[in-house]
Amino acid sequence: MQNSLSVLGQVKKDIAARITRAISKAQDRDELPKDINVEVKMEIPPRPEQGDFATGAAMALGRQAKMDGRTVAGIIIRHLDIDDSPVLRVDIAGPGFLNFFLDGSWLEKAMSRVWAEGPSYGRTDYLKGQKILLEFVSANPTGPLNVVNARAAAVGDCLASMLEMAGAEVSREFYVNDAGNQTDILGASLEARYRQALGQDYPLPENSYRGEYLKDMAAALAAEKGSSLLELPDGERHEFFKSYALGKIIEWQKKTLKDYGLTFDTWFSEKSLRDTGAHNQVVELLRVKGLTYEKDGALWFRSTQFGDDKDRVLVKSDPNASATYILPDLAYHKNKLERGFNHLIDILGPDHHGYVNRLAAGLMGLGYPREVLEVLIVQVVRLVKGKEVVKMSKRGGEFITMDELLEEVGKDAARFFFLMRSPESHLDFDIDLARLQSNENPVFYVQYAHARIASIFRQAKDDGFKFAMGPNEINFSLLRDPSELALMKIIAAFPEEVYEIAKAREPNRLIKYMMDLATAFHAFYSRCRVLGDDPDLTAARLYLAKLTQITLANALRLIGVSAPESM
RNA sequence: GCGCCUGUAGCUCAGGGGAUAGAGCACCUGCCUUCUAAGCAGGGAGUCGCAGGUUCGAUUCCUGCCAGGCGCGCCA
Repeated sequence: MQNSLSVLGQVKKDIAARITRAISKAQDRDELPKDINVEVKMEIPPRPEQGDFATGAAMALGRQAKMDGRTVAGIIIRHLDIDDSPVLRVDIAGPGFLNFFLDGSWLEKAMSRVWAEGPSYGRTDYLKGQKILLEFVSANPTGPLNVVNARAAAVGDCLASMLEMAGAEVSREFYVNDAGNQTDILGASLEARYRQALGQDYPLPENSYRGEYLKDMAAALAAEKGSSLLELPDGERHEFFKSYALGKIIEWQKKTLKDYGLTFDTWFSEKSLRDTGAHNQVVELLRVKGLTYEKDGALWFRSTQFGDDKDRVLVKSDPNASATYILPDLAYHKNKLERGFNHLIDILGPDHHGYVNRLAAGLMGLGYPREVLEVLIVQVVRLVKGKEVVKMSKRGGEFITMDELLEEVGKDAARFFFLMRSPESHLDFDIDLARLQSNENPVFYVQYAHARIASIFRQAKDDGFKFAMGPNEINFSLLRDPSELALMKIIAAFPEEVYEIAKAREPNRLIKYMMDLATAFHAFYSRCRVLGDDPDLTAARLYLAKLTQITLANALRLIGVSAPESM
């Protein structure tokens, strides 16, 4: 990549720098107070008559200087140097906005960049040097994935892709809780089901997993092995059922995620970490620092020293002196950092928000700065069919698993719907709307724009259009319809959008961007016939259609939704 | 009781110290002899939960209150 900044980013930066210089000049001449300053932020105004770019910097200065925003704006303009820039005109508008009107040169440059970069258009270097480990889903390997897992999967995968596009190095990781007493219960549950399958009257253990999937698994096992497993010694038998169930369920979860188009770089086993004694090292490190104490037969961590609301038990008072959940998890996060990642992002469910301070306290206790750990909480999902709420009871075969959701609405609609809402807001997922194969379903609006463009190119081929495309072949100035200009501006904003959205951790804004892009294309399509009598105009418009398609495809790839050639 | 999330159009939700508060769906009116009408153009629809405060300016920030959801283990 030649440039780390997008064309639009360069233009914004250039204008902002000119404004900053104008402010300094005004301060030198005592037209503005010297003790005020502002970071000039260029934005794209909501209406075209408000220019190509705008800034509220004059108003911000006015506030500090206790001056009228419009007056400050006037002073800035007087000192503004716009030589050798694409700026044609600057207006003062409203309470003191500076509205910039530019010539088309920057747009032409931005468009040729899209053409040149193709599938990697949108890539920037803004986050270069960040090595991020993004941990998400991390569902317990004790049952099928559910709809909140599906939401976290959509958010995490999209965020990871966007961070990568903005220049960060990202690893997607799934933490497998394949140790601890939940897994013992899982094994015992399977054994009970196995015995039942063999005709024994055998009770399920306490707090057992009661899902049908264990019955099926047990039946298969009974058919394959008969009663031979019962002859194993106790320890060996328990271990068998446990690891068998874990293996099957993890395999199942991987399959579900694969159907969702998501592959993790690493499935990190808690057991493997425990086997190395890593959690004992954590205890030792904390003990040496005097951050632990014994009470009621248990070992406690002084997490309150690091902002937690109470101290936490690390080692229980039970006869085995077993570890609480936090201990291996701390060892795990320490391990992440030791693998060279300089930033950790965990996407957790709403039931874990009380856990965040504890974990952060632990990492601080181990000597890491608080900022290395960032936790995003993905909120609950409520499934709705039209007006009715779908009960999420684990029993009774209700529609609850991620597999069932995918079967019902498909991967594209599922991912799109999960990303439409901000991750921290409670989501009503309307299954009826998501499965509708019609214009009522918003996912098609975006896909349709992509398919329409593909259709134009098929038609062009059929008609035997001889055209040369590419920035050097076309007459860019022919693209001057308001709908064409609006479309190009949105395309030009893509790399900045990706970076801004990734930085804000708000993948839902990418959906909005895509809707805006599709809207701009559909408007262009209606107003401007692409395949017309004028070969130059046709070539120019085909070029624009191709750039739109590239941008749409790249955005769809970021959210993991397919970009159909026809619909 | 404490903590987190949420309260914006009929519904589901964006937005965010400033320029006429947006989208999708639903509703109404136009638009297919030409590249896919899963589309376009236009219209109706909102005291931005309530009350105070900060500000030249608050729907946005602060405080209190009301309502809904979720969580508060030597579970994971």
